[in-house]
Amino acid sequence: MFSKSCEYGLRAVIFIAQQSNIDEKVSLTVISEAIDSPQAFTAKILQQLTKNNVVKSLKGPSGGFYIEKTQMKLISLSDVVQVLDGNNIYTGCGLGLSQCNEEEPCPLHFKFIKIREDLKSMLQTTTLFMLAKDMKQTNFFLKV
Amino acid sequence: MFSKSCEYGLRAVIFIAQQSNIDEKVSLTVISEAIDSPQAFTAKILQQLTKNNVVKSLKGPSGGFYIEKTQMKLISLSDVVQVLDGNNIYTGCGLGLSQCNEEEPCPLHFKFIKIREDLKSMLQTTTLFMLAKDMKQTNFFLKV
DNA sequence: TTAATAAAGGACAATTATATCCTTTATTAA
DNA sequence: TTAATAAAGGATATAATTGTCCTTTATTAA
Repeated sequence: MFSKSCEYGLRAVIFIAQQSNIDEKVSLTVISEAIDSPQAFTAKILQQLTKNNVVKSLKGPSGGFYIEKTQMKLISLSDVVQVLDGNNIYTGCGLGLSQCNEEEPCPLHFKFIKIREDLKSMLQTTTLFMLAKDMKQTNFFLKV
Repeated sequence: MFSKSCEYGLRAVIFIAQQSNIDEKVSLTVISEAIDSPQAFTAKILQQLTKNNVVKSLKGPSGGFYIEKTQMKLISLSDVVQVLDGNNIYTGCGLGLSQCNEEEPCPLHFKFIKIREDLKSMLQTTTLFMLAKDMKQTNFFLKV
């Protein structure tokens, strides 16, 4: 479904949101430990997310990654996925055709529409704030 | 969503089904032209599908690939996907956790369930025969 | 029985995704 | 102002996926 980068990125962002929700910045070391991801690789992913304003970062001692509480309600899973995997998950053809639409559909085009719409809707409506709240109430896992 | 192998495989199988439905065997050359896929790579994919009895093949002149009409009603898209991409699409965690279930769920586990189920259902209920019929009635594309 | 045809299969090449290492830059606090 | 800290960034390595080439095997039809 998602690339490894996107999987790590989503896990990282959810963890950062959870921590930011209790006013804690987190370092790369802490993040990659919490989500069990390769540290240097996770650094690259976080750089992308920082450049695209999904997360904020501060260098130096007491630095780290965080998400502003006001932003948290505005950033959705979809934003994270867009940055790391582009919009292929929304627009890409299930059979890999470079163009596939109502006018020139592949044989599965119409069968995929509902599934795509549901996925899109879920990603777009789920904000980081909602997930941070969920993490408080329920024991969800970001690593095994 | 699917690997390139799986995309080519699905397109190939739909084309073979369409042709078998009018009692035509098709060669690798014809298939890869019809679905615009790299020929040698498509050969490998078809070998896998043949080994797993999704399609049948015959060597020599007047040989080629085909699907028996009786089988066509029994083989679903899900069978093709299972052979080429395994069952990761059904069981894999959206965030990439090696184990993720009702007891130890990732934060998105329950949000993905409906989407997964819908996809699974679509793939399992869509048979090659249905697609061959669809191809007769509607101008669907297997290449751009 | 032979020449032609077409799939099967092995070996290898190219590309992309994943992952690591090391240096540089910015920030903090002593 | 300096030493320590932590992210940013460049270069490179590894692994997986995608793709090609060439030989072998099976089958057909002349």
